Amino acid sequence: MPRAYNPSDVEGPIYRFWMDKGYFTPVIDPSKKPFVVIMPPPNVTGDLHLGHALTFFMEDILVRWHRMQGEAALWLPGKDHAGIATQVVVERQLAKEGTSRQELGREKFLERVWQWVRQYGNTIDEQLKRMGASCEWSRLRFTLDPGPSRAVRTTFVNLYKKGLIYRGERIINWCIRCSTALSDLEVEYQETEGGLYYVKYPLADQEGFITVATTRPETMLGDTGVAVHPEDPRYKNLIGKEAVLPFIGRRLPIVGDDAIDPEFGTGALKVTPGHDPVDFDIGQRHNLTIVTVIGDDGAMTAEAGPFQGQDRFQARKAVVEELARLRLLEKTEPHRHSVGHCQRCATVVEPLVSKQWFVKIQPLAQPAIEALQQGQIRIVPERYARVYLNWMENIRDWCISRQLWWGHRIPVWRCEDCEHLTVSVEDASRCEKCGSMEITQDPDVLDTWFSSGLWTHSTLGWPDTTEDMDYFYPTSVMETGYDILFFWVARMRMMGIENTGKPPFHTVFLHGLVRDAEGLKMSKTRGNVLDPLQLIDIYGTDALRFALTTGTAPGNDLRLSEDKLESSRNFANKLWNASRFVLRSLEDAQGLEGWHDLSDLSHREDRWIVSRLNEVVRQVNHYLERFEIGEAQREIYEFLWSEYCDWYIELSKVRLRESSDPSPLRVLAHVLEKTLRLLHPFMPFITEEVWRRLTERLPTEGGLLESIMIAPYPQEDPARADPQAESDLSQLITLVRSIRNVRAQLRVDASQKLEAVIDPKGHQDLIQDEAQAIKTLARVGSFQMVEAVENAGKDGLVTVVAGEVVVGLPLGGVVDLANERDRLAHELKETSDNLKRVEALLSKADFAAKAPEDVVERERERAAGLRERSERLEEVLAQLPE
RNA sequence: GGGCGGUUAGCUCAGCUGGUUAGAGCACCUGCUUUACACGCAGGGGGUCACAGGUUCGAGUCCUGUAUCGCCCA
Repeated sequence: MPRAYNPSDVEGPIYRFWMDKGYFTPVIDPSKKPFVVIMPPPNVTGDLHLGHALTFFMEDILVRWHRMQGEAALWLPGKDHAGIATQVVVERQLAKEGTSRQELGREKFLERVWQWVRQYGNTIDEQLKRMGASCEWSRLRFTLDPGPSRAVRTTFVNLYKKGLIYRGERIINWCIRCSTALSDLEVEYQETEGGLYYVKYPLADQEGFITVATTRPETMLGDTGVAVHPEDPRYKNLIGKEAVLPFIGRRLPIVGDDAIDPEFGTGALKVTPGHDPVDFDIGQRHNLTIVTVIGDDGAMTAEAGPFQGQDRFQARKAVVEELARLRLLEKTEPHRHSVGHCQRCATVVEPLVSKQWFVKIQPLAQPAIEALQQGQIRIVPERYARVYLNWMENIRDWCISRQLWWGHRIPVWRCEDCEHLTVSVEDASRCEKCGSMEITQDPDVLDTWFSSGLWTHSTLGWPDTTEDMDYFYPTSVMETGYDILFFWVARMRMMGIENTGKPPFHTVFLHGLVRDAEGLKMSKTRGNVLDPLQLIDIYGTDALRFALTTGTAPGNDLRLSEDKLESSRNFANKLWNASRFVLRSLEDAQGLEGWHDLSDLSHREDRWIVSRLNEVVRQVNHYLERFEIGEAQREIYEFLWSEYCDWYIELSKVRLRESSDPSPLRVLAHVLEKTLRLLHPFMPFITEEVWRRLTERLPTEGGLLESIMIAPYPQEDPARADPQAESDLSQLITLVRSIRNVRAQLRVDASQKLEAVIDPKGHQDLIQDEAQAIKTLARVGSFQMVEAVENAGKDGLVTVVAGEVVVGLPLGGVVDLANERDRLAHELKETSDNLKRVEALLSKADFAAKAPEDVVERERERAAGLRERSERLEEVLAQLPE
C-alpha cells in the first residue's frame, strides 16, 4: 500500500466495477420505499463547471445515503437541449467559420447542432462518471428524445384544449440578435448610466407645452398618448385635451392614470404602447393605438418618419439633436436605470408587440401555491418558500414560443384554406376541420423550460402508464441551485400537478452558488472558471467533493479555494494512512472473530471509541435528515482525525506493543469499517478502496458484501453508549494533555522522560489501568500514586491540575520559579473568573426557579469542579518556594 | 421602491428549536525524521459574535432599529 493516497490509481477501476455490477440500477420492489432524485439536466452547451459538480455531489450524497439504507434509490440522469443557449453557441461557431444559420438553412443547421450535442453529450457523461455520480445510466434521457418529446406535445395539446395555451398579440421581450421572443425570466437587468430627457410636446388647440421625461427618446416616435396622474393639480385640467407629437404630428390624447408617479420627472409620461410594457398596459386601459417604430432587426421602421432606417441607438442621438435644434428639449439629466439584456447573448432587449404563444399561468399557479401552503412541498432552506410564493402570486402569462430552430417545434398546423389551427400530438397531414392537405406547421419552437418543466414525469414515461411512473413518481427530492427556482422548480411544480395531479416532489433542496476565492461569480468572460476535472486530476474526486460540500449551509453561496482543496486531500490521505496502520497491524492477526458485532467489550478504551462512534453515527444521520451535509461531514472528519487517529490508534499502539489482553485489533477494524461506511456517501472512492482491502483481512461477518456501496449505512444503537467510559477517557486525555502542556511550556526536551507523582482523586483504577498509556503518551518514565502531591517530598515540583487529577512533576533545577508562578497564577485567575460567573448565575433566585433542572444541575457540577480546581491551584501556589 | 441574505479569530466559513470556557480549515508562533501519515505529530497565541436598544434566570442564537456589503424582484 503506497505511503500516500493516489486517487487516480483507484477511481476509474472502481467506477467501472460499480457500473458492471449494476449497483446504480434500483430494483423495483413494491415492499421497499423508493428514493428518487431526478438530476437537473445539464445544458449540452459545453463542459460541466463547478456549479454542476456541486449539484451532482449533493445529489450523489443523498442518493448513496438512501441506497445504503436499503431503499430503491433512483437517480435519473439527463441532458437538456437548451434551445436558445445551444443555438447561440453553435451560431457563434458558424460565425467563426464565416457562415450563418440562415445561409445553411434549417435542416443543415439542425444537423450541425446535433453534431455538437453528440460531442458534448458524451463529454458530459464522462465527466459525471469521473465525479463518481451513482446515477442510473440505463434510464438516461435527453429532452429531445421521443419520450420526453411526446410528453411535450401531449402537454401542449392538453393545455390548448383547456384554453390554457393561447396565441395573442402582446408586448414581449425581443432579442434583436437572436431574433426571437424571450420570456420575462430570460431578461437580465443591469443598472446603466443613461440620461433622462425632458421633452416639450406642444399642446393642440391651445398655447403652451406639456413636458414629458423619458429615458428612451427614440421611442417617442411611437407615442400615442400622454399620461398624468388623475389627481395631479399641475395637469388635471389637461386631461381629455391633446398634445402634438413632434416630427410626426400625431395628436396624442392626454389621459389620467393611477399608475403614473407624479414624483418622477415632470409627472407626465409619454405613452409608447408598442415599446414599453408599462405603456402597453396604460394603452390597453385607455384604448391607445399601438405604433411600432423599432423593427425586429433593431432599426427604425417607416413609422419613424424622418428617422426611418436608423439603428435604434443612432436614432436616440438623432432624435435628441433634432429636439434640441427645435428648442423642444427642455433639459437632460444623468440618470441610472436598469436596462434589460438577453440572458444568452447580452444584447439589449427590445420590448415589442408581437404575435406569440402564451400559457395562461394563473390556473396553473394556484394549485402549486396551495400545495406549498398545505405543506405538501417543503423547501430547504425554508426562507425560499416565501420568495417562491411571492413570485408565484405575481406571475404573468408565460410566452412559450421562440423564433428559433433548435427545440421542440410547436405542434400546430395552420390550414391555408380555412385558416383553422390543427393542434395535435401526432404530426398532422391534413386540416382536422376541412380536410385540406394544404397545412403548414408553425415554424417556431417552444421555450426550453417548457420541456424542463415536465422533466420529473416525462423521464419516467408519462404520458404512458409505466411501471416507473407508478413506482417512482412523485419523486423525493429536487436538488438544485437557488438561481433556477423560478425558471425551473416553479414550472415543474405547476406542470407536474397539472399533468399528474400530484406535486412532482415533496422536498426542494436548494444549494448556493460556487464562487471563486475572492467571492466572485465564476464566469468565462471573467476567466476565473475552475474546471472540475482539472481539480480532480490534482486533488482527486473525493477531495473535490469534500471541499465543495464541507463547511457550507443549505442555500448559502460558497467560495472554493486551494486551501479547502488541500485540506480535503489531506483528510483523504489521513484516512489512507490510518488504514495503512490498521491493515498492517491486522496482518497475520489471530482472534479477529466477532469484530463485526463486538458483543463483549471489556476494555474502557474500546468501550469509549465505540460509544463515541455511535454518537457520531447518530449525529450524522440526524444532520443528513435535515440536509445539513456540511455538518454531517464535519462530524466524521473530527471523529476520524481527532478521536480515532489522535487517541484511539495511539492508545492501541501501546496495547499492541505490550501484547495486552484484550487486543485492540478487533475494535480498530470495527471502528474503521463502520466509519468507512459512514463516510462513503461523501467520499465514495477512497472508502471503497480501503474497505475492500480491510474486509479481505477480516473474517466474513455481518453479511459482508462485495462493495461498500451496497453495505448498510450505520445506525445508532443506544446500547453502545457508555458514559462512564467517555468520562474516564476524557479524564485520561486531559491528564496526558496537561503533562504535555507543561513540558512544552517549560521547554522540557521531547526525549527527556519525566518522573511523576499523581494524586488520582478517586481515579485510582483509571490511572492504574492506563499507566502504560500515560507513560508513553505523556513521556513519563515512571510515576507513583500519592495522596497529596505536595507532600511527595520532591524538589522543584511543578504541579498540574488535570481535570480532577493532580500531577506533580519534579523538574528540579529545570524550572524557572518565576515562570512557574506566572503560569499557575494565570491558570488560577482563569479558573476563578469562571467560577465567579457560574456562582453569580447560580445565586440568582430566578435561575434555580426557572431554568430546567438539568441545566441547573449541570451548572452546579461545574461550579463544584471549578471550586475544587481553584482551591488546588491556590494550595499549589502557596507552597511554591519563594 | 419591495423582499431576502451576510456582517463571528488575520483569511474563508460552521454554529439545530436560546443553556458547558463560541468551533473548524488555512495562516501564525514554539518544538519534533515518536517504526500509519511532514498531505504529519505535540503544544500555543488570536474573537467586547457589525452597532444600539429590548425580551429572558440566561442571547452569537429571539424582537425592534441603525450601519454596511451582496442577491432577488419591480
